[in-house]
Amino acid sequence: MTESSEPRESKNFVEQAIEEDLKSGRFSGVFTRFPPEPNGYLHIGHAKSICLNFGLARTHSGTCNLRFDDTNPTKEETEYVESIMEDIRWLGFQWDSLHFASDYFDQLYQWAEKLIQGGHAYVCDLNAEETRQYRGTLTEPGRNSPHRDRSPEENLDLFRRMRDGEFEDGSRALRAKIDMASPNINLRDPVMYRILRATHHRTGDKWCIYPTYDWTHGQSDSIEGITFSICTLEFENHRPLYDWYCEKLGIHHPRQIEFAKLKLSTLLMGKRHMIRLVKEGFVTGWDDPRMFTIRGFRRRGYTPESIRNFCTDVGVAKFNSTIEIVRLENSIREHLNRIAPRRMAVLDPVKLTITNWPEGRVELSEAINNPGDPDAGKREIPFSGQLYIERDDFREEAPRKFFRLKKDGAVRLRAGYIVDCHDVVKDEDGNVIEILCTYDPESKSGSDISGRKVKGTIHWVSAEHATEVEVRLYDRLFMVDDPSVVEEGKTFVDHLNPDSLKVVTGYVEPALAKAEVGERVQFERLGYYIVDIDSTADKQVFNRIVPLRDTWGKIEAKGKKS
RNA sequence: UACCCCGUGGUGUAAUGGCAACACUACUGAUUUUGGUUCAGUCAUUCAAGGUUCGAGUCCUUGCGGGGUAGCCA
Repeated sequence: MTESSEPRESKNFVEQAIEEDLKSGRFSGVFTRFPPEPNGYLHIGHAKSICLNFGLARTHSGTCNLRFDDTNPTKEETEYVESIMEDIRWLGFQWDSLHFASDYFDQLYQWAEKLIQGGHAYVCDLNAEETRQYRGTLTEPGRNSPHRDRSPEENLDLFRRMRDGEFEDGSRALRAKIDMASPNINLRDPVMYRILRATHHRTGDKWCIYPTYDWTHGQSDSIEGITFSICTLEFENHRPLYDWYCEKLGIHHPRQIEFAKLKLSTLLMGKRHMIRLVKEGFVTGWDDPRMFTIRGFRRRGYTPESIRNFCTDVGVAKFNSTIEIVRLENSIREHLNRIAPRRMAVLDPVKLTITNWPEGRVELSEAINNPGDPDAGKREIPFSGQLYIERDDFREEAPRKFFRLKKDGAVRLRAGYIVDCHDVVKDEDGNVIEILCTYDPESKSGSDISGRKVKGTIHWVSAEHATEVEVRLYDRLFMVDDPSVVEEGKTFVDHLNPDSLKVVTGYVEPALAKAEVGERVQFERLGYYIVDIDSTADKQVFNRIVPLRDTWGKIEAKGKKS
C-alpha cells in the first residue's frame, strides 16, 4: 500500500470561508438561498448565482431555498415568479423549500416594533427629498433628522398609525437609529419602512407600508436558518447594516459573503438594455435565441449542463472580470460534441450530378452517428446520381490550400464515394449551376479498394430524398466586446449586428425527418442545430446553436488580408 | 474627493510564507473519411516602490490603477 497523496482540490474564496466556519463551529451546515426579485426574467448572470448557491448546498449536503425578495409591489408580478421557477428547474436545480419575503411581513412588523421599543428605530416625518438632503454626501457627514429623538411611545404610536393608513404615501418613514455621521452611507439611519399604497402580487392590499430590502433580506435569511447569505459585490457596503439588524434583534445571524457577478463580453445583461431590445423589436421576445435570458439560451439550444459547466469553469472571485464569450460557446460545443448525433445538411446548395451513375439507382450508405462515441450507432443515407453539395465546397479555380472540390479535382463524399469533377454548367451570368462528376465505384466508404487518397471530404444530400427545412442562422447580437461603450450621441443599439439572424432554406438527410422539437444534432462540418418550437408538421425549423470551429475560415480570412 | 472591495499571461481561475499551476484563446506540429474531434508543444520574473523574512504573488507601508456606494429600488 502506497500512501496516496491527495491532490488538494483548489477551492474558491467562498468555499474557503464556508470551510472555516464549519471547522470553527460557527455554523453546523451549509444552508443557502437564491433570492431573486420577481421583476423580470432570469439571465445568464443569474445562472452563476444559482449554480453557486445550489451547488454549495449540494456539495456540503446542505439545503438551498428559493426565496422571492418581493418587497416592492410596484415592480413585481406573478408571471415572473412562474418563469423564474421554470428556469431554475430547467437549469437542473430543485429548491428545498420555496419562500416569499412577503410571507415574513408580519414577523418583520413585530421586529420593527421591538426595535422601536429598544430605542433603535424612529418614525421620521421628512419626505424623500428632505431625507436625501439630511443624509449628507460621500464626503460630508449627514445631519440628524429633527424627529430622531422621539420617545419609543410616540414612535410606536406613529408607526402603528402608518400601518393603519393614517398618513399619505411618502409622508413618513420608519428609520433605524444608527449614525448620521457614518462614513458608510448605509448606516446613516436607513429607511426600514416606507408608506406605499400599491397592490402586492401576494398580499394584495393588506399592507400600505412595505419593508425595504435591507430590513428584509437578513431577517428573511435568519428566519430560514440560512448560514451563508451569498450575494453580489454591490452589497458589500450593506453588510454592516445586515449585521447590525441581526445583532440588535438578537436573532440567528447568517454570514453574508459577496462575489463578483458574471460579466460576459459582447453581452448586455442590464434590465434596461434587455427591455429595449424586446420592446423595440430588435429581438422577437424574451426567449429569442439571441437573448441573454435563460429562456433565450434554452431556445437557442444550449443545454443546462453546458451552462452549469461554464459556471463552474469561470470560477468565483471578488475581482470584477469579463469572461470571453468564446468560453460559453466552447462549453456548449464541448457538450454537444459528446452527445449530438451527426447528420448531413446542405444550407447553400448547388447541384452535383454524377454522370456515370446508373439512371435511377439509389444506394444506401452507412454512416456513423458519432465518431467519438461508438455506442451512438449508425444510420443509412440514400445516395443517388443527383446530389446537393455546399456552394462553398466547390471552386472552379482554387488556391493551393483549398482541398475541397475543384474543377478537374477529386473529393470524397462523406460516407459515400470519391468523385472527380470534369465539368461545370453555368447560367447566362456565369454562375455555376451544376457540377458534373464521375464517381469511383471502388471507393465506397467502408469498402474502399481503390487505394486512392484524397485530401478533402465534403457533405452532401441526395436531392430526391432530402427534406426542405427552414434554418435560422443565429450569430452574436453584438460584435464588439463591450456594447455599453458608445460614442457621443449613440447608444448600444448602434452596435447591433445586422446579421445576427439569417434565415435560409436547407436540405437535410431523411434521418432528420422525424426529429422532434428540442432535438439537437450536429450538421456535419457546419455546426450544432436544434429543432425549434416554431416547427410545424409541414416544415421543420432549425436554430443554429453554435458553428463548429472553423480553421479553414481563419486561413482563408488571413489569405485575403495579406 | 469620504468609506469599502479588488489588481497573478491575451482572458479567467489557483498557488493558504517554500519549484507561479489549471482551463480557454492564439500559434506550431501529429492524427483524422467532419479544415470537427483527439493528442503533443509554445506563450508570465504576479501593478509599482520600499520593508519584514533564510525565503514574499502571499505579510506590512506608501503610491498607482480599476470597481462599488449619496433610492422611501433590489
